Amino acid sequence: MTEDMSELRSERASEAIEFKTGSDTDFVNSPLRQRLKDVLLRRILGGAYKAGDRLVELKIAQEFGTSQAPVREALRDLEATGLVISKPRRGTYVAEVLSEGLREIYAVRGALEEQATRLATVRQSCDLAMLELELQGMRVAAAADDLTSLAEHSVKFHRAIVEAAGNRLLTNLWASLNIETRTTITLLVDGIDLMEAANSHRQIIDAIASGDSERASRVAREHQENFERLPTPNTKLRKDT
Amino acid sequence: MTEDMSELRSERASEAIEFKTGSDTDFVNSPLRQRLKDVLLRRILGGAYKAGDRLVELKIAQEFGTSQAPVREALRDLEATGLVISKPRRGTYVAEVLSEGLREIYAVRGALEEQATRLATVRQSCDLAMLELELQGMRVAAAADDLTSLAEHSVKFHRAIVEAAGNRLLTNLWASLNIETRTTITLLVDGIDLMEAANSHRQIIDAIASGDSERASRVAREHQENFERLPTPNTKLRKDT
DNA sequence: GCCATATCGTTTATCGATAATTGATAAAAA
DNA sequence: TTTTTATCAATTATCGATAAACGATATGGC
Repeated sequence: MTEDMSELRSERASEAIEFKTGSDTDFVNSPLRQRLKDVLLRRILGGAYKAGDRLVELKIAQEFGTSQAPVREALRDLEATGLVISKPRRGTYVAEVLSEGLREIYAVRGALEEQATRLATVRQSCDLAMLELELQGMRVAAAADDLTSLAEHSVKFHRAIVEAAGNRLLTNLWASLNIETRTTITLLVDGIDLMEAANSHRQIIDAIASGDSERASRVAREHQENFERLPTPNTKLRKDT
Repeated sequence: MTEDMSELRSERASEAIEFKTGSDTDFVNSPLRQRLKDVLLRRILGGAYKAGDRLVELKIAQEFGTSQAPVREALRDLEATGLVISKPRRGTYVAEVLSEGLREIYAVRGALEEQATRLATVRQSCDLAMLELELQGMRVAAAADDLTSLAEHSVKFHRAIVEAAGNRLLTNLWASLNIETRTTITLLVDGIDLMEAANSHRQIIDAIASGDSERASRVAREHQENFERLPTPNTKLRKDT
């Protein structure tokens, strides 16, 4: 048990960066659980943890120098998003269906955003100017080949719509999918046309502006379905393993 | 701190029933967290905890004779469903928007089940015979005025469709909404015609059977929207308090 | 040799205690 | 009197340790 310490400790140094690099949210709140979740999320999506890998709570806790409790809570959060599966007394594993699971999210996003768009369109509560602004941001980012920026603007775009629906539960659930982190990963897929991806948001704006809630909601869903057909990002990421 | 013990202990006795009465799921898994969540859920939905009430972890832990940890996890689960809100270091409160929140769920269920129905219809993966069976069960229950049974069959009905979609994430999310517990509450509303509620599922079966995924998904969503318009069950429950 | 059973190690689930943070209160200064 | 600051109490977030459960392994009977 003690012989692992050197290895783990050396790894801790490299993880420190990963640990400090807060994605975007305020880091005043629930630091440990939140940050742990973020790191684990990146590792899973990034392929550092392979499908089927077991995640032992105490081991992770030791690695980050924390206690078991926050790790446990982080894992539980991840379980809700389907990225890990934990059987009652048998431990937590990275979902076997990972590549499948990564694709599954688009159907769920589609469902939530379809409804959100419908509600927001009916209520006319969307800040179209802001959406336009984010679209511009996406275009600029796409032109500059800046994945991170593109992802950020995209997330803001979609979040704005979801929030405009005025349904907290819907917003909560959407947020729990960790769209922020996943979006970046999605864009890493080879062969994706960034500018096209950015521009595809135009249709959504137009549909919402038209006031036709059924059309708008359909467009929003189909927007997600487009990504569903792309190859799994994970596969591509593994190339350097 | 010790002077509360007598009161708490006496209350524990009455809660023991509530604590043992497992709704329907297997109780082999994660007993404490699960059961605590269930009890708290019932209290919130049943009105024992009022909107804005503060839920102090240690107090609840003492009440049930457990430690803080499982309570914490239960509360966190509830937070995901929007029934409680917890600010970082300030504690957990029953959502102020409770009556609002209770209604919000229908839009979310609508979103998820709309998509699930669409997918299941396209895949033709629905066990229509089972749906028919559950519908019969609902009719029998409605005739006998058996809320619990009606709720159980209804949940099985909808769950079957959601699972038929073959998207685990979707299923997970749907399950996290605690439909099981909430459905019973919904039916407690005065003035709801149980037989009509049961029969309304017929349309869903028919739509799925028709193979028209767009129609089916729309019917599924509208099915939820119907309940959205009903008065808040919470109000009615208070009558025997 | 094969199957049933007991023991063992590993890991989770839970516990009890501590540290740290927040809001409120009270005291002091202007 | 008002404002500022220091202290307090209450509660969460975290910790370290223990207990219980599960799978695997070893042991004994057949």
